[in-house]
Amino acid sequence: MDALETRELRYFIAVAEELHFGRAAERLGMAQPPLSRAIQRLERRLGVLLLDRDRHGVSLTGAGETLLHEGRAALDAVTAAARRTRRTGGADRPGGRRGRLVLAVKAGASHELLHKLLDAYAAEPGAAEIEVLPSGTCEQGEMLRDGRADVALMHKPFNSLAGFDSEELMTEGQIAVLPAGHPLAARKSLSLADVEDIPDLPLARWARHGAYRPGPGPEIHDQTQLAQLIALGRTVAVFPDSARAWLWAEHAAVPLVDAPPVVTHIAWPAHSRSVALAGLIRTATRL
Amino acid sequence: MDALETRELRYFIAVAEELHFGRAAERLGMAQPPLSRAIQRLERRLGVLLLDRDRHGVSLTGAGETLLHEGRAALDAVTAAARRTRRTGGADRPGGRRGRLVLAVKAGASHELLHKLLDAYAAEPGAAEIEVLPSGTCEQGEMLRDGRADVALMHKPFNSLAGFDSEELMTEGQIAVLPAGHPLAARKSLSLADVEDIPDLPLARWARHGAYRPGPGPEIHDQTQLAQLIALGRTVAVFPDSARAWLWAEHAAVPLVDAPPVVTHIAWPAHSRSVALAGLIRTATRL
DNA sequence: GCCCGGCCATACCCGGCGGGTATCAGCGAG
DNA sequence: CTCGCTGATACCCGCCGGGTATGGCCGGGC
Repeated sequence: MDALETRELRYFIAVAEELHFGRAAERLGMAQPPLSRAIQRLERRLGVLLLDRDRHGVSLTGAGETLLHEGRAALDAVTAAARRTRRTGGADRPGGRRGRLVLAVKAGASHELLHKLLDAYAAEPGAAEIEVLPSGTCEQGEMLRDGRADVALMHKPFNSLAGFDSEELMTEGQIAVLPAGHPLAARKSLSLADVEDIPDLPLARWARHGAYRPGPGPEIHDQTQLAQLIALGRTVAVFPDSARAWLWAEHAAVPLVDAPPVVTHIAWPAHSRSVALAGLIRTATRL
Repeated sequence: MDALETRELRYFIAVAEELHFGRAAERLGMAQPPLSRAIQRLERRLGVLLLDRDRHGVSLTGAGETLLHEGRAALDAVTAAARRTRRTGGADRPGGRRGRLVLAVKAGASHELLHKLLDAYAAEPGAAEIEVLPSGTCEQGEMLRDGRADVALMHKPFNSLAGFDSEELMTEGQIAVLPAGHPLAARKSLSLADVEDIPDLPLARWARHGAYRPGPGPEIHDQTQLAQLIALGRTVAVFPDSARAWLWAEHAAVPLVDAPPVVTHIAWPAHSRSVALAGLIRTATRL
C-alpha cells in the first residue's frame, strides 16, 4: 500500500525540478519513456495527480508540491542513513576509529571557538576522532540533514536551527569592516543604516545558494576576495566580532550598535543517539 | 553509489528488530532465503557489515545500530511523504477541501484549549478543515514524523519536542487526584514526595509503548478506568490542572507545589511550508 | 558420541518489472 | 499545412526480486 521506493522519489523530484520529462531523464541518465511510465505508476499508486501536463508544458499540482518538499526531506533522510552507516562501519574495521564524527563549520568562520572546542574535546578520555568539514555559505543545515555531517557549528540568525537540537555556545556583536583610510573608520560606533548607504562604498553581497540578491555591491563568494576588495577601498562588509582575528592592516573595524547579535550554536539531528556526539556536546557546553 | 531502496530499509529493520531471519521474513510476508540475500546485497552495497551471524544467533554491529536508528527515521520520512501527498491530493478533487490538516492531540487531554483553538481558527477567513486525531499516550511525535498528523498539541515534559518547530501555548501546574474521603484530600497542598508513598494508595502506572514500568500501582491504559480506581479509593494519580474539568464528585484535587509545570505547545515538522498550517499556528499563538 | 533440529546460506528457477528503441499524438510556430 | 517539440504508447529484453529445495554449521538431548 505504501511502497514509494526511493528511486521513484528521485525520479519525481528530477521531473518536478526540471518541469520537463526530457531534461529530467537526461539528468537521471535514462531515456524519457521509462521516466514517464514511472511517474504515471507513482501517480497511480498514490491515487493522486502530481503533475499537470497540458499544452503549456508541465506544472506541479498541490499534491506535487507536497511530494516535492516532503520527498526531498525523505531522500535526505535516506542518504543520511546510508552515509552515517558507512561512516560507522569503518569503525569496526581494523585501524578504523570508533565513533568518528564529522563536524560542519562555516568555511572561514572564526577559528578561536573551534580550536578551543577541538582541544578541549581531544583532552577528554575516550574522545572520538573529529573530522572538520568546511561548508559553503550557510549550508551546514543541509549537511546535517543529508548525513554529510553529524554535528555542526551554526550561527543564528544566518542558519536556521529548525529541526535540530542545539545548545548555545557564544554570543557576539557585529562590526563593520571598512578600508582603513575611510572617514567612517574613525568613528567609535556605527549603525546599520550608516553602512547601508555609504557613498561610493556599497555593501558586499554574498552568494546564497549559488545566486546573488540584486544590488550595487560586488558579488563575493570567498572571504579572501572580500578582504582584498575592502582593503582596496571598493566595498564594506558586516561581520561578527570574531572576524577581527583575520583583519589586515588595511582594514578598520567599527562596532555596529544596532546589528542583531550573532549566536553560535552547536547543532545536531534531533534523533541522534551517539555517545561520541554526546561527549562533544558536553564538552562544548562546558567551554 | 547511494541507491538504498526503501524496501531494503524495511527488510533490514525487520531483521534488526527480530534478530532472526526466519521470523523477520515471516513478518515481511516472504521467504527467508531472498531476505538473507537482500541483506547481503545491502551490506555489500554499503561496504559494511551490519549483522554478526555467529553461533549465538544474529546481533547488530555498530553500523547496524546506526542503520537501524537512521533507517527508521528515513522510513518515517518516506511514509510521511506518501501520506501527506495523498492528503493534499484529495484537495484537488471535486468536493475535497483545500488544505485539510490533521491535528494530533493526546487522547483524553483537556478539551478546553482545544475547543478554543478550533473555534478561533474556524472563524478565520479561508480556514482549512481540521481533522482531530486522538493519539495514544505520548505518541504525537511519531504521528508527526510518519505523516499521520501535520501538527500536534504536545505537553512538556511528557512529549519531546526534539526535531519539531513549536510555539508555547499554555503553562499549568499539576494536581494530585485522590479519593474524596482520603485524609490527604483535606490538605491545601501536597508535595510529590507526599503522594509517592501514601500507605495503601500506590501511584497509578501508565502504559508507555505498550509496557509498564515495574511498581506496586495498578496498570492503567484508560482515563475512565483510572478515574474509577481513584473513586474506589484504590489509587492516586498526578494530572495537570486542567484535569479538574473531568473530576467526579468522588474525587478530590490537591495542588502539588513541587511538580514540574506542564507546558502545552503546538508543534509541527520543521520543514513544513503550508499556508493552512501557518494560519493555525498564528491563531494558536494569539489565543 | 551421535543424531536431530534450528538457522542461515547456497543453488537454481521463474515471472515481472525496469529500462531501451521506435513510433505516435497533440499542439504551437512559422 | 508542415515541422518541431514534447509527452505517451507499443513492444522487446535482460536482470533482479522472490520462491522452493537443499546444504552446512552448531548446539542440545539421549
